[in-house]
Formats: sequence, structure tokens, C-alpha cells
Amino acid sequence: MKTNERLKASNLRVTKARIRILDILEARGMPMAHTEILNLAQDIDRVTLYRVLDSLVAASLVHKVQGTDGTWRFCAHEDDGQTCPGGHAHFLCEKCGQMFCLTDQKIPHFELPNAFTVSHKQVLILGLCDACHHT
Amino acid sequence: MKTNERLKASNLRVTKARIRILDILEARGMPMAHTEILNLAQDIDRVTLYRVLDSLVAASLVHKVQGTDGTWRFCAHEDDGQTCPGGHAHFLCEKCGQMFCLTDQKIPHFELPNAFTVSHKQVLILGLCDACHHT
DNA sequence: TTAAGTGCAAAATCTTTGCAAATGT
DNA sequence: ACATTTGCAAAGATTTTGCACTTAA
Repeated sequence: MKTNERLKASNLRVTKARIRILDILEARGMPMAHTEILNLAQDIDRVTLYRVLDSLVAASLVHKVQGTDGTWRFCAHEDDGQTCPGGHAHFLCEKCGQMFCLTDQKIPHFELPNAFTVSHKQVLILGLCDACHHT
Repeated sequence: MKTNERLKASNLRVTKARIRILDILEARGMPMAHTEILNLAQDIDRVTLYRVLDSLVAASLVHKVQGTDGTWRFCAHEDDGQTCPGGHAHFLCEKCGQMFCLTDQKIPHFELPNAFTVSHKQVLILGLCDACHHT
């Protein structure tokens, strides 16, 4: 489905900024930090980016994950439930700061005490990615 | 082992602030946010708290985990490897913001692509804790 | 005594809010 | 036309840095 159609289908107005950002996220295919996105969309205001990301997350077109480096990463996901964040683990490279989706590594079940209710699970693995390993 | 002895054993100077904060963390037994700690140690400067936590983490007397609410939690752990953060999952209550150690839920093994190297793994589960469930 | 740690003030970041102008439907 | 969205400026919040003073060894 095309970007503008996906926006429309989610009851979001089709604006330049939203198309731009959703396209960037989709092209990247892995979680991106606010700053990374901003670098690729320098014509868009910082504040606008915050708000666009909010609206995309609210519309479930984008999902956010957080690494131990303290920054949120935003990841576009198709609705097939197979891509991000479909219950898989994420890897954060401590050198280049890039985050990867480990789509084949599903998050397992965990036993919780008493009457705890689960709304979300997140697995984050830290280390060095392939590329950084060779430098 | 006593707090001051543990500091000394880690080559850290035994200061009022460090004893105070390590004691607070140990008494709590679960991950605490910067603000939570500050509330219990109001005589200690914000900045000092940042620095003390840094030194404790560097000395491996304290470990930090991060929730999807964007704030770091610090958790003291005994060296028996059984308590926080000994490779177990964490639960963050979305209502009260409290984090719990799920000490009996070990983090399983995950398969990584190619030459990725792992230095750390973190599992975070979100939802409602027992107490908040009843309110 | 002297190297490390602390507290205060101030800078640097990062995120949110308010409002007028621009844009989508 | 009318409600949303955007961009700018400015407020808030959080974390870091600089530096003189204090404290542990």
C-alpha cells in the first residue's frame, strides 16, 4: 500500500511531513532515533517531527522501542505482523548506535507474579554489530 | 558485607553520599529512578546523585535498566549473581511507574546474525502490577 | 597533604507548549 | 470554509560541565 493511502486508511491527514517521515522510516526498515530522522529530513522542524512521530505512533503506523542509550527509536511496520515490532528482539550496537530488528528471534513467554497484567514486552540485546566488529 | 566495606572493596572512597545512596538502593531491592532516590535523599545534590550513581555503576555495585517511560532505574545487586540484574526480566508498572525484578524469569538465549557480539541483554515487560490492578 | 568528591551556578540538551500562519479535506 | 497541521519562539525538564570548597585516605 502506498504511503498516502496508508495515512488515509488510518484517518490521518496526508501531509508533506507525514509522507516524508513515514517513507524514511519504511525505507530504513529498522528503528531510527529522532536525531537520525531529523538528519534525513532537515527541512522539517524538530517540533513537527516530534508531533508527526506521535501521530504515527498513535495511529499504529509506527512503533517505538527504546535502547539503553536512553533514546527512543521509531520503526515503521507493515501490518502483516511479521515485521517490527511484531514481538521480536532488538539489537543495539554500542559503537555505531544503530538498532537492528531480530525478526526471527521471537520474545518468549515469561511467568509473572500474581495478578500482574502484561501489555507489552521488549527484549533488547546490546553489543557490537557485524560492521563495527571489523573496525 | 557492610556498605562501607563494599565501597572500599571496589576501590571507591567511602563518602557520606555513596553510603547513603547505596543503602537506599539496597533497602529498596528494586530498580529506582533518579527522582525516586532524590526524594529519599533530599540533602544530596541532584548533580552529586548523578555522579554517585555513575561511580557506583562503573564499579559494578549498581546496575541500570531502562523502562519505556524513558527514565533510567538503578538497582543495587549483591554479588551472589542471584539478585538484580543477574540476567532476569524486569517488569514496569505503567500506572505507578514502579519497576520490579522478576528474579525467577531468566533471560533466555537469542540467536544473532553473523558476527554480532553480545555484551548485555535486557528484557522488559510492561503492564499493571498487582497493587495498581486493584485500584 | 593531596587527590577525589561535593555543591552551587550556569551551560547544553532534549522535549513540550502556545499561537499565528499555512495546509488538507 | 473549517479543522488540522506546521513552524517559530519560548518555556520546562533533564543532564552535563566548570570551578571553588570540602572531605577521605
